[in-house]
Amino acid sequence: MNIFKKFQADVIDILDEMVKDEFIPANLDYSRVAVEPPRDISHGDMATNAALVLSKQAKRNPREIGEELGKRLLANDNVDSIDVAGPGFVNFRLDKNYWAEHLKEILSLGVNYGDCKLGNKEKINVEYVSTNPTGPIHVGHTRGAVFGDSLCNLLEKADFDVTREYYTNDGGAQIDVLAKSAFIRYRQLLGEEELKIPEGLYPGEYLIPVAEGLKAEHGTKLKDMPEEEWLPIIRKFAVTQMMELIREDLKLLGIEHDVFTSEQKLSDDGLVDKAFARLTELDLVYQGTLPPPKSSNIDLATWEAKELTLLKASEFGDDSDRPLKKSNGEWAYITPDIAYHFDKFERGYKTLIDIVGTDHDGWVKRIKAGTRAVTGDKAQIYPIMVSIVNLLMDGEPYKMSKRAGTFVTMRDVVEEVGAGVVRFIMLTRRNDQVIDFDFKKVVEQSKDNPVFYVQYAHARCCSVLRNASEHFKDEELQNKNLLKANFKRLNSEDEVELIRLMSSYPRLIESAAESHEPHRVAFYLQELAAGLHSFWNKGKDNEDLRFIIDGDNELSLARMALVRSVATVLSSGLNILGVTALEEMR
RNA sequence: GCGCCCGUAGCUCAACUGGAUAGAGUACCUGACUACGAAUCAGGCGGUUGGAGGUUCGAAUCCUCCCGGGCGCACCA
Repeated sequence: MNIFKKFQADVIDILDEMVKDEFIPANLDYSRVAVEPPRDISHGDMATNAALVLSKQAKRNPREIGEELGKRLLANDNVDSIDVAGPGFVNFRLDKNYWAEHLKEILSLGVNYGDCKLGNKEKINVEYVSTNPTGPIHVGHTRGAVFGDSLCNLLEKADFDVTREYYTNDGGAQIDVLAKSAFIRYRQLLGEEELKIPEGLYPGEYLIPVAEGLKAEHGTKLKDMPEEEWLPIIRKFAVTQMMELIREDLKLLGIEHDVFTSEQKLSDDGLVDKAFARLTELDLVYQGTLPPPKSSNIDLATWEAKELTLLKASEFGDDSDRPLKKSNGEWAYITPDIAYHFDKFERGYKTLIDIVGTDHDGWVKRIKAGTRAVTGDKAQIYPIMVSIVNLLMDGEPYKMSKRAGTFVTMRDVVEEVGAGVVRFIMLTRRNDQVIDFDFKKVVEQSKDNPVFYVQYAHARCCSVLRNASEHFKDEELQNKNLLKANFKRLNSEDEVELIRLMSSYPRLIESAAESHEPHRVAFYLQELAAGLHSFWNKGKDNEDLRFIIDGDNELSLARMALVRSVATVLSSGLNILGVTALEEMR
């Protein structure tokens, strides 16, 4: 459990008593009363801002409230000492045994330590990756993929019922381009070697296996068909192949989606019509014209106002109304997307998370407005925009383009530097920070990469436990036996420090999940790893601080409990990031 | 022109969402391997949080205006 929450509840109980004793008035707003670790550890184990938050409402000097609160807090058995500091912070220290006892919780919960009830089993849909099925996954999509996947892990740990979803854009014109490109490869395969790939089609060699597949399934007969006959066949075939490719690519990073939703199928099943009907029913659709575009990269001379079918998007926070149908009667691009989000809502998700790149900024506003409109504002949509990754090669921009066929795939990068490194780097920043990803540096400096630092700490724990098996029987080192260790022996400042750090893990998980910020886990892990490394090195100077003390099995066993706990928390955090914890370094 | 995001130590990034003396890594300087794994540790150097106002007990965080950078702004997908 989150011990900070426990003490927050204790503080609020005390505040209630103070109300009863008429020290402060009743009906104060406690919502901002927090119990947190102080920024500076020398201030104490925990701090509450209660006096500061309440002073204005209570019309009382914050220090007075603080002094009184502190006095009453001291009566708590677990509280060792208190100190009212600065403008009215109440700092308090906990009994050392309280900390040591906390290890029991880690050991008994194991990998479930840090779980919290934030989500309360709420169904939540996270859509991520969703790249067009026109080729392998580009490295530019890696960040969104990794971010989405780790966010899902985090949300699951926070008790959300998470669905990992991939939206397959298999309905648009880009699939015609894909099919036509595959058709050229097919003809080349059938002997037209000198046939060039025309400008505007995909030249990538990944379409050669598709051509081979077409030949295996259809022989040469596609070649003599008119385009309107082969196009749908090859579209379908190529999309299936591309999705397979994409799934394999994603697996390299340990990513697997639960649900793949096809745009084509959505439309075939009439769901776009349904969403449109729904919007019409809500009286949000009308015929009209839009003002000229404001973008400077559009030639206004060629632009003309036409009557379109429009959505009253501006009533839902968009800058202007948006077309649902083009002037030729076809759906505008956003309409199937609105239908898709409506479909998710109808499937029972009230919270929809979309992980997209910042280049989808314009799209986000539209889909937000569209989703609010079609669901009658009953769905919470959280678009999370992941900033771009600048690819560099030794400091120089690394240019690539799908059309030119020179792009670097995600696979290239993962095979070069490893899934763990890629994931950790991408997650050791806030999502709205731009990342410079330099291939040369990542490979060269892989030894200095923070992921190794954390891995090393985990491997050290494992190493200690391996060595311990010479002193203890295997069953003595099992968690349920370690629970019986005498935790009171863990009373050095360094040990308490480590336990303190671990005890803040549940709190971290909760806040990271709530704010959708997996990067916090990465930073936490580095901190915990540092704690472990530091304690380890103290054992060199001071033999009393070694993990295994000859002739003192009681202390050794207690320390094994400590080490096992550290390993558990490290491994739990790495799991969220999707990085496998290593038992030894090579 | 408009919208969104970013600007924090030489460099790469944090800062628990308004908390106390803004922290890590890296680089640089000093020190620790007869080792429970030195891919590690201990210490030092390094800041007007882009700038100017404002809000309040309290601002890197919120508001306004500038400066600089990124991304976007079509019936394209």
